[in-house]
Amino acid sequence: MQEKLSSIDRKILRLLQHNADLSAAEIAERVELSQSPCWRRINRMQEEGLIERKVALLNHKLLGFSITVFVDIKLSAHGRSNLDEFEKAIVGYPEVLECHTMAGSSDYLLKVIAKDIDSYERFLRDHLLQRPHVQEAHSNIAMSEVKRTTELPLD
Amino acid sequence: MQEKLSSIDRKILRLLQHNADLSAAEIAERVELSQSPCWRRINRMQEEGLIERKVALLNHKLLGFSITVFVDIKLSAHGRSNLDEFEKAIVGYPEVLECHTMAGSSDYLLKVIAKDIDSYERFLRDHLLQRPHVQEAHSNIAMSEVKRTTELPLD
DNA sequence: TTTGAAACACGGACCAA
DNA sequence: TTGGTCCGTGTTTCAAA
Repeated sequence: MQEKLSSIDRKILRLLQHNADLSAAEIAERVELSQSPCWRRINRMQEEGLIERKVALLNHKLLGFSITVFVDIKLSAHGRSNLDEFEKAIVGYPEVLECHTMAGSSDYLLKVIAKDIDSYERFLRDHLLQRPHVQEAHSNIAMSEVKRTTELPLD
Repeated sequence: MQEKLSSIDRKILRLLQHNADLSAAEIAERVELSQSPCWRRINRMQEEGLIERKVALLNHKLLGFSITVFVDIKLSAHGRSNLDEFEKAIVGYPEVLECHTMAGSSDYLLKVIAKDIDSYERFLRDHLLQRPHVQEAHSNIAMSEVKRTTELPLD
Protein backbone atom coordinates (compact mmCIF):
# COMPACT_ATOMS: atom_id res chain seq x y z
CA MET A 1 0.00 0.00 0.00
CA GLN A 2 2.76 2.40 0.85
CA GLU A 3 4.53 4.19 -1.94
CA LYS A 4 8.20 4.90 -2.11
CA LEU A 5 8.20 8.63 -2.66
CA SER A 6 11.20 10.65 -3.66
CA SER A 7 11.90 13.66 -1.52
CA ILE A 8 11.06 15.89 -4.46
CA ASP A 9 7.65 14.26 -4.82
CA ARG A 10 7.04 14.77 -1.15
CA LYS A 11 7.93 18.43 -1.45
CA ILE A 12 5.54 18.81 -4.35
CA LEU A 13 2.74 17.15 -2.41
CA ARG A 14 3.42 19.30 0.60
CA LEU A 15 3.09 22.43 -1.50
CA LEU A 16 -0.03 21.29 -3.31
CA GLN A 17 -1.93 20.13 -0.29
CA HIS A 18 -1.34 23.56 1.18
CA ASN A 19 -2.22 25.56 -1.90
CA ALA A 20 -3.57 23.97 -5.03
CA ASP A 21 -3.44 27.25 -6.94
CA LEU A 22 0.30 27.02 -7.35
CA SER A 23 1.22 26.66 -10.99
CA ALA A 24 3.58 23.98 -12.18
CA ALA A 25 6.11 26.72 -12.77
CA GLU A 26 5.94 28.05 -9.23
CA ILE A 27 6.27 24.59 -7.79
CA ALA A 28 9.17 23.86 -10.08
CA GLU A 29 10.97 26.91 -8.76
CA ARG A 30 10.41 25.96 -5.14
CA VAL A 31 11.60 22.38 -5.57
CA GLU A 32 14.51 23.37 -7.80
CA LEU A 33 13.41 21.58 -10.88
CA SER A 34 12.46 22.94 -14.21
CA GLN A 35 8.95 23.33 -15.39
CA SER A 36 8.33 20.27 -17.53
CA PRO A 37 9.72 17.53 -15.34
CA CYS A 38 7.89 19.06 -12.44
CA TRP A 39 4.68 19.11 -14.39
CA ARG A 40 5.19 15.45 -15.36
CA ARG A 41 5.62 14.45 -11.73
CA ILE A 42 2.44 16.21 -10.70
CA ASN A 43 0.61 14.54 -13.53
CA ARG A 44 1.94 11.13 -12.66
CA MET A 45 0.91 11.51 -9.04
CA GLN A 46 -2.58 12.48 -10.14
CA GLU A 47 -2.84 9.42 -12.35
CA GLU A 48 -1.57 7.15 -9.62
CA GLY A 49 -4.29 8.51 -7.39
CA LEU A 50 -1.84 9.90 -4.86
CA ILE A 51 -3.42 13.27 -5.52
CA GLU A 52 -7.09 12.42 -5.28
CA ARG A 53 -8.52 15.75 -6.31
CA LYS A 54 -8.31 19.47 -5.88
CA VAL A 55 -11.09 21.19 -4.04
CA ALA A 56 -12.05 24.59 -2.71
CA LEU A 57 -12.49 24.72 1.05
CA LEU A 58 -15.33 26.98 2.11
CA ASN A 59 -15.77 28.94 5.28
CA HIS A 60 -18.26 27.11 7.53
CA LYS A 61 -19.13 30.11 9.64
CA LEU A 62 -19.79 32.50 6.78
CA LEU A 63 -22.09 29.93 5.25
CA GLY A 64 -24.02 29.60 8.46
CA PHE A 65 -22.84 26.20 9.66
CA SER A 66 -22.40 26.86 13.30
CA ILE A 67 -22.13 23.36 14.71
CA THR A 68 -20.33 20.15 14.00
CA VAL A 69 -21.57 17.02 15.71
CA PHE A 70 -19.72 13.76 16.21
CA VAL A 71 -22.24 10.96 16.48
CA ASP A 72 -21.43 7.51 17.87
CA ILE A 73 -23.72 4.94 16.36
CA LYS A 74 -24.38 1.44 17.56
CA LEU A 75 -26.34 -1.00 15.45
CA SER A 76 -28.36 -3.92 16.72
CA ALA A 77 -26.83 -7.37 16.35
CA HIS A 78 -29.10 -7.97 13.43
CA GLY A 79 -28.15 -4.73 11.74
CA ARG A 80 -24.52 -5.60 11.97
CA SER A 81 -25.00 -8.46 9.55
CA ASN A 82 -26.30 -6.01 7.01
CA LEU A 83 -24.01 -3.03 7.10
CA ASP A 84 -24.24 -2.19 3.45
CA GLU A 85 -27.70 -0.81 3.65
CA PHE A 86 -26.73 1.52 6.48
CA GLU A 87 -23.53 2.65 4.80
CA LYS A 88 -25.21 3.39 1.50
CA ALA A 89 -27.75 5.59 3.23
CA ILE A 90 -25.03 7.42 5.14
CA VAL A 91 -23.01 8.18 2.05
CA GLY A 92 -26.09 9.78 0.56
CA TYR A 93 -26.63 12.35 3.32
CA PRO A 94 -24.84 15.57 2.40
CA GLU A 95 -24.79 16.73 6.02
CA VAL A 96 -22.61 13.74 6.92
CA LEU A 97 -19.08 14.79 6.06
CA GLU A 98 -17.35 11.72 7.41
CA CYS A 99 -18.24 8.23 8.48
CA HIS A 100 -15.74 5.84 10.04
CA THR A 101 -16.12 2.30 11.24
CA MET A 102 -14.73 2.04 14.73
CA ALA A 103 -12.81 -0.44 16.81
CA GLY A 104 -14.31 -0.60 20.26
CA SER A 105 -17.73 0.06 21.65
CA SER A 106 -19.38 1.95 18.79
CA ASP A 107 -19.89 0.71 15.29
CA TYR A 108 -19.67 4.05 13.50
CA LEU A 109 -18.49 7.56 14.13
CA LEU A 110 -20.14 10.20 11.99
CA LYS A 111 -19.14 13.80 11.58
CA VAL A 112 -22.21 15.84 10.80
CA ILE A 113 -22.45 19.52 10.04
CA ALA A 114 -25.52 21.67 10.61
CA LYS A 115 -26.64 25.27 10.70
CA ASP A 116 -27.89 25.09 14.26
CA ILE A 117 -28.96 22.69 16.95
CA ASP A 118 -32.53 22.60 15.75
CA SER A 119 -31.67 21.60 12.24
CA TYR A 120 -29.28 18.99 13.59
CA GLU A 121 -32.00 17.53 15.76
CA ARG A 122 -34.32 17.38 12.83
CA PHE A 123 -31.71 15.50 10.84
CA LEU A 124 -31.12 13.11 13.72
CA ARG A 125 -34.78 12.45 14.39
CA ASP A 126 -36.10 12.39 10.84
CA HIS A 127 -33.22 10.68 9.11
CA LEU A 128 -30.51 9.04 11.17
CA LEU A 129 -32.78 7.50 13.78
CA GLN A 130 -35.15 6.35 11.07
CA ARG A 131 -32.57 3.96 9.66
CA PRO A 132 -33.44 0.42 10.64
CA HIS A 133 -31.19 -1.33 13.20
CA VAL A 134 -29.82 1.85 14.76
CA GLN A 135 -29.73 0.96 18.43
CA GLU A 136 -27.97 3.92 19.96
CA ALA A 137 -26.82 7.34 18.79
CA HIS A 138 -24.78 9.61 21.03
CA SER A 139 -24.30 13.14 19.81
CA ASN A 140 -21.19 15.02 20.85
CA ILE A 141 -21.48 18.64 19.94
CA ALA A 142 -18.42 20.62 18.92
CA MET A 143 -18.64 24.25 19.83
CA SER A 144 -15.58 25.78 18.31
CA GLU A 145 -12.75 24.78 16.10
CA VAL A 146 -9.20 25.03 17.35
CA LYS A 147 -7.68 23.45 14.28
CA ARG A 148 -8.88 22.14 10.95
CA THR A 149 -6.64 21.03 8.12
CA THR A 150 -6.63 18.49 5.34
CA GLU A 151 -2.85 18.42 5.14
CA LEU A 152 -1.21 15.09 5.86
CA PRO A 153 2.12 15.08 7.68
CA LEU A 154 4.67 14.22 5.00
CA ASP A 155 7.96 14.10 6.78
CA MET B 1 -22.58 35.63 10.19
CA GLN B 2 -24.67 34.14 7.50
CA GLU B 3 -24.35 35.50 4.00
CA LYS B 4 -27.16 36.06 1.59
CA LEU B 5 -26.00 34.07 -1.39
CA SER B 6 -27.55 34.22 -4.79
CA SER B 7 -28.42 30.92 -6.34
CA ILE B 8 -25.70 31.45 -8.94
CA ASP B 9 -23.10 31.93 -6.23
CA ARG B 10 -24.24 28.75 -4.55
CA LYS B 11 -23.92 26.85 -7.80
CA ILE B 12 -20.41 28.17 -8.28
CA LEU B 13 -19.42 27.15 -4.77
CA ARG B 14 -20.92 23.73 -5.23
CA LEU B 15 -18.85 23.21 -8.35
CA LEU B 16 -15.64 24.53 -6.86
CA GLN B 17 -15.81 22.59 -3.64
CA HIS B 18 -16.17 19.47 -5.73
CA ASN B 19 -13.45 20.25 -8.24
CA ALA B 20 -11.17 23.23 -7.92
CA ASP B 21 -9.54 22.58 -11.28
CA LEU B 22 -12.53 23.95 -13.14
CA SER B 23 -11.61 27.11 -14.99
CA ALA B 24 -13.70 30.23 -14.74
CA ALA B 25 -14.85 29.52 -18.28
CA GLU B 26 -16.04 26.01 -17.52
CA ILE B 27 -17.89 27.19 -14.47
CA ALA B 28 -19.41 30.04 -16.44
CA GLU B 29 -20.78 27.56 -18.93
CA ARG B 30 -22.32 25.36 -16.27
CA VAL B 31 -24.00 28.24 -14.45
CA GLU B 32 -25.13 29.91 -17.67
CA LEU B 33 -23.13 33.03 -17.31
CA SER B 34 -20.36 34.35 -19.39
CA GLN B 35 -16.74 34.22 -18.47
CA SER B 36 -15.99 37.61 -16.94
CA PRO B 37 -18.94 38.04 -14.65
CA CYS B 38 -18.41 34.51 -13.45
CA TRP B 39 -14.77 35.21 -12.83
CA ARG B 40 -15.68 38.32 -10.90
CA ARG B 41 -18.03 36.41 -8.63
CA ILE B 42 -15.41 33.80 -7.86
CA ASN B 43 -12.94 36.51 -7.08
CA ARG B 44 -15.34 38.33 -4.84
CA MET B 45 -16.10 35.18 -2.89
CA GLN B 46 -12.41 34.58 -2.40
CA GLU B 47 -11.89 38.09 -1.11
CA GLU B 48 -14.83 37.81 1.23
CA GLY B 49 -13.28 34.65 2.62
CA LEU B 50 -16.21 32.48 1.60
CA ILE B 51 -13.72 30.45 -0.38
CA GLU B 52 -10.95 29.93 2.14
CA ARG B 53 -8.43 28.24 -0.09
CA LYS B 54 -7.88 25.59 -2.69
CA VAL B 55 -6.05 22.45 -1.73
CA ALA B 56 -5.07 19.09 -3.12
CA LEU B 57 -6.51 16.15 -1.22
CA LEU B 58 -4.10 13.25 -0.99
CA ASN B 59 -4.83 9.56 -0.70
CA HIS B 60 -4.26 8.46 2.90
CA LYS B 61 -3.85 4.81 2.13
CA LEU B 62 -1.34 5.21 -0.65
CA LEU B 63 0.74 7.40 1.62
CA GLY B 64 0.69 4.79 4.35
CA PHE B 65 -1.66 6.39 6.82
CA SER B 66 -3.67 3.42 7.90
CA ILE B 67 -5.40 4.70 11.00
CA THR B 68 -7.31 7.70 12.14
CA VAL B 69 -7.85 8.16 15.85
CA PHE B 70 -10.42 10.33 17.57
CA VAL B 71 -9.12 11.33 20.96
CA ASP B 72 -11.30 12.72 23.75
CA ILE B 73 -9.26 14.93 26.01
CA LYS B 74 -10.12 16.15 29.47
CA LEU B 75 -8.01 18.76 31.18
CA SER B 76 -7.63 19.24 34.90
CA ALA B 77 -9.56 22.09 36.50
CA HIS B 78 -6.38 24.06 36.63
CA GLY B 79 -5.58 23.44 32.99
CA ARG B 80 -8.97 24.73 31.96
CA SER B 81 -8.05 28.18 33.14
CA ASN B 82 -5.13 28.15 30.77
CA LEU B 83 -6.39 26.70 27.52
CA ASP B 84 -4.22 28.76 25.27
CA GLU B 85 -1.08 26.91 26.05
CA PHE B 86 -2.69 23.58 25.24
CA GLU B 87 -4.32 24.83 22.06
CA LYS B 88 -1.12 26.38 20.74
CA ALA B 89 0.71 23.10 21.20
CA ILE B 90 -2.08 21.18 19.45
CA VAL B 91 -2.09 23.44 16.44
CA GLY B 92 1.61 22.76 16.05
CA TYR B 93 1.33 18.98 15.76
CA PRO B 94 1.04 18.01 12.09
CA GLU B 95 -0.49 14.64 12.96
CA VAL B 96 -3.48 16.43 14.52
CA LEU B 97 -5.77 17.24 11.62
CA GLU B 98 -8.62 18.62 13.69
CA CYS B 99 -9.23 19.87 17.18
CA HIS B 100 -12.66 20.85 18.46
CA THR B 101 -13.78 22.16 21.80
CA MET B 102 -16.71 20.12 22.99
CA ALA B 103 -19.94 20.66 24.85
CA GLY B 104 -20.38 17.88 27.39
CA SER B 105 -18.02 15.64 29.21
CA SER B 106 -14.80 16.11 27.25
CA ASP B 107 -12.95 19.31 26.72
CA TYR B 108 -11.47 18.54 23.33
CA LEU B 109 -11.94 16.12 20.50
CA LEU B 110 -8.87 15.58 18.35
CA LYS B 111 -8.65 13.83 15.02
CA VAL B 112 -5.21 12.35 14.65
CA ILE B 113 -3.76 10.48 11.72
CA ALA B 114 -0.95 7.94 11.90
CA LYS B 115 0.81 5.28 9.86
CA ASP B 116 0.06 2.51 12.30
CA ILE B 117 -0.91 1.82 15.88
CA ASP B 118 2.66 1.90 17.09
CA SER B 119 3.41 5.30 15.72
CA TYR B 120 0.12 6.57 17.12
CA GLU B 121 0.99 5.27 20.56
CA ARG B 122 4.35 6.94 20.38
CA PHE B 123 2.67 10.22 19.53
CA LEU B 124 0.20 9.80 22.36
CA ARG B 125 2.79 8.86 24.96
CA ASP B 126 5.62 11.16 23.93
CA HIS B 127 3.65 14.22 22.95
CA LEU B 128 -0.02 14.43 23.82
CA LEU B 129 0.24 12.97 27.29
CA GLN B 130 3.28 15.11 27.99
CA ARG B 131 1.23 18.28 27.80
CA PRO B 132 0.63 19.64 31.27
CA HIS B 133 -2.91 19.43 32.69
CA VAL B 134 -4.08 16.60 30.47
CA GLN B 135 -6.17 14.53 32.84
CA GLU B 136 -7.69 11.94 30.56
CA ALA B 137 -7.25 10.87 26.97
CA HIS B 138 -9.52 8.28 25.39
CA SER B 139 -8.47 7.01 21.98
CA ASN B 140 -11.16 5.80 19.61
CA ILE B 141 -9.60 4.08 16.65
CA ALA B 142 -11.20 4.27 13.24
CA MET B 143 -10.57 1.23 11.12
CA SER B 144 -12.03 2.09 7.79
CA GLU B 145 -13.56 5.02 6.09
CA VAL B 146 -17.10 4.81 4.78
CA LYS B 147 -17.27 8.44 3.72
CA ARG B 148 -14.96 11.41 3.65
CA THR B 149 -15.73 14.72 2.02
CA THR B 150 -15.00 18.39 2.53
CA GLU B 151 -18.10 19.49 0.64
CA LEU B 152 -20.64 21.46 2.62
CA PRO B 153 -24.31 20.93 1.88
CA LEU B 154 -25.38 24.05 -0.04
CA ASP B 155 -29.04 23.56 -0.74
C1' DT C 1 16.61 19.15 -19.63
C1' DT C 2 15.66 22.90 -22.65
C1' DT C 3 13.07 25.10 -26.25
C1' DG C 4 9.15 26.49 -28.50
C1' DA C 5 4.52 26.51 -30.50
C1' DA C 6 -0.44 26.06 -30.03
C1' DA C 7 -4.14 26.20 -26.96
C1' DC C 8 -6.03 28.07 -23.23
C1' DA C 9 -6.99 30.90 -19.02
C1' DC C 10 -6.82 35.27 -16.75
C1' DG C 11 -8.18 39.67 -15.92
C1' DG C 12 -8.55 44.30 -17.61
C1' DA C 13 -11.20 48.02 -20.52
C1' DC C 14 -15.35 49.08 -22.05
C1' DC C 15 -20.37 48.83 -23.29
C1' DA C 16 -25.46 47.55 -22.59
C1' DA C 17 -29.34 46.64 -19.93
C1' DT D 1 -25.52 46.94 -10.24
C1' DT D 2 -25.03 42.84 -13.05
C1' DG D 3 -24.09 40.85 -17.38
C1' DG D 4 -21.61 40.70 -22.02
C1' DT D 5 -17.73 41.20 -25.63
C1' DC D 6 -13.19 41.84 -26.88
C1' DC D 7 -8.39 41.36 -26.42
C1' DG D 8 -3.41 41.59 -24.65
C1' DT D 9 -0.64 38.99 -21.58
C1' DG D 10 0.86 35.06 -19.32
C1' DT D 11 0.45 30.09 -18.37
C1' DT D 12 -0.15 25.24 -19.54
C1' DT D 13 0.63 21.40 -22.09
C1' DC D 14 3.23 18.58 -24.80
C1' DA D 15 6.29 17.38 -28.88
C1' DA D 16 10.73 17.63 -30.76
C1' DA D 17 15.49 18.10 -30.19
